[in-house]
Amino acid sequence: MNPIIVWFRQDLRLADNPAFTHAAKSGRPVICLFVLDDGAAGEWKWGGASRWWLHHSLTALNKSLKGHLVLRKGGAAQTIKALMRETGADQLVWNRCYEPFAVARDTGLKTALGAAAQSFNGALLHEPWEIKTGAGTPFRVFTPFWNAMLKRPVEKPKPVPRAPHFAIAPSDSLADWKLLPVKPNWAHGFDWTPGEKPAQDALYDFLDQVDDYGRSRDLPDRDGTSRLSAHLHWGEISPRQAWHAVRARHHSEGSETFLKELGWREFCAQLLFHNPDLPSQPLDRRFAKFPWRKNEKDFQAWTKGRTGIPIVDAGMRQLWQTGWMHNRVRMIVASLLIKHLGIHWRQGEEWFWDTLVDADLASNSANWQWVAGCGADAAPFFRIFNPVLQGEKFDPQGVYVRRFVPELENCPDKYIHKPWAAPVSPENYPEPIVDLAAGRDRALGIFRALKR
DNA sequence: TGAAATGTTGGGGCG
DNA sequence: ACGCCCCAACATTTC
Repeated sequence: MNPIIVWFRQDLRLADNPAFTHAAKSGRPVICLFVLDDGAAGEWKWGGASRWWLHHSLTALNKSLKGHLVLRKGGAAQTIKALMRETGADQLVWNRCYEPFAVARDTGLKTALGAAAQSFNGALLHEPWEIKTGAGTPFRVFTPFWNAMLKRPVEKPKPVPRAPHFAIAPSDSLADWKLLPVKPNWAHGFDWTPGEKPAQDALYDFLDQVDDYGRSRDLPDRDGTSRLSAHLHWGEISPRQAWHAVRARHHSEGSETFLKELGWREFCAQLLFHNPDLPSQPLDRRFAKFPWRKNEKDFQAWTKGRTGIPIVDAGMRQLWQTGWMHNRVRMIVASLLIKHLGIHWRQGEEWFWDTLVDADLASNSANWQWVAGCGADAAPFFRIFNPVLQGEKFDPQGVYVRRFVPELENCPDKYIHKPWAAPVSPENYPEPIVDLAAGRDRALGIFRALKR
């Protein structure tokens, strides 16, 4: 029998993997393939932190496959066709991705291969085209989307299939792909363990505290969030697995809030699917003429965590050091960049794309637009976070700030979120690069002028 | 998944 | 006892 190829992409797991299960049950020899296809994504090829994660996740997947993962680099279509000729494989399966460039590439491949190619849903609870308004159009407001989504059953996850017979094919060496940073190794502080097993562990650790999620997810010094984002992005765990694991044992306010976050993930995915230019163009076209302020110095201070505003600097340093930032703090740093500094949300979006291990095109662009006020169901532009109040509310003792901004170690609690007001100003810590009241007024002024 | 400005209410001090 | 003022506490409006 001719071999069947499983083309792994953002589904780096064996459990609840419809494409892999299909191949394993076909009785054919199976070739497990991953293609590094940087050309297809254009400006959105994997960023640095994503590459770090990918390296380790592929290592873990290869181990689960007993060393049978085949790595190839190049344009996916040509690479796959060449592998089919080389091995005599005449079937190809994959789980769908929904980024515009992925859809275009995969549609082309399916047209070329006809019945030899088959795709499955491994990444979403529901297909982006399934959930529609009464008028048959995609939702642009979350709550009605969520209500419509709840009416549909979520498929049960599939178990790991019995191990297939693997066909042999030559593979690139992962080391040659140079996905890991060297000189400097800026990822030395990453405290993540990519892979399917660690993803499962993270889910079950989180389930023990999911009932508290509603309250503790907003406190950045705690591990109150699920920390599943990167595992979900790379498909080391499926949203179906998470959904049913929660639903099986929990019916609390916290568990429902968490499920709603999975709903936001779906909402973002369908927004990108139906609006291919979401990463670059404001959904609300009135924002196309917004007079963004270009200031490289301020932007650099923001990226480096040297704005002089403690909660913002703590967040940006957490991002750089660990490849991740707490969700509450993501909203605060984004609001400061867009509103107080007046810098285009796309600059923040690109920085996050490069530095987040969970960088996901749909979630990243939809949420930057949400903060900017130009997205779907977005926070109104005049909703401006005051980083001092946010810090005092969600990090009252300054535990989070002190963890990432050691210059403030000895700053009294009273001034930890506004050290400029302290009688003794802390050493080596910058003065704020923006006056918060003036920045807010400036943003509101521009917004008012634009509305007229 | 805001913050600040403005408005309203009611208790207490005090002449 | 009464009116007046102050101001905290809460509610509403505005951005």
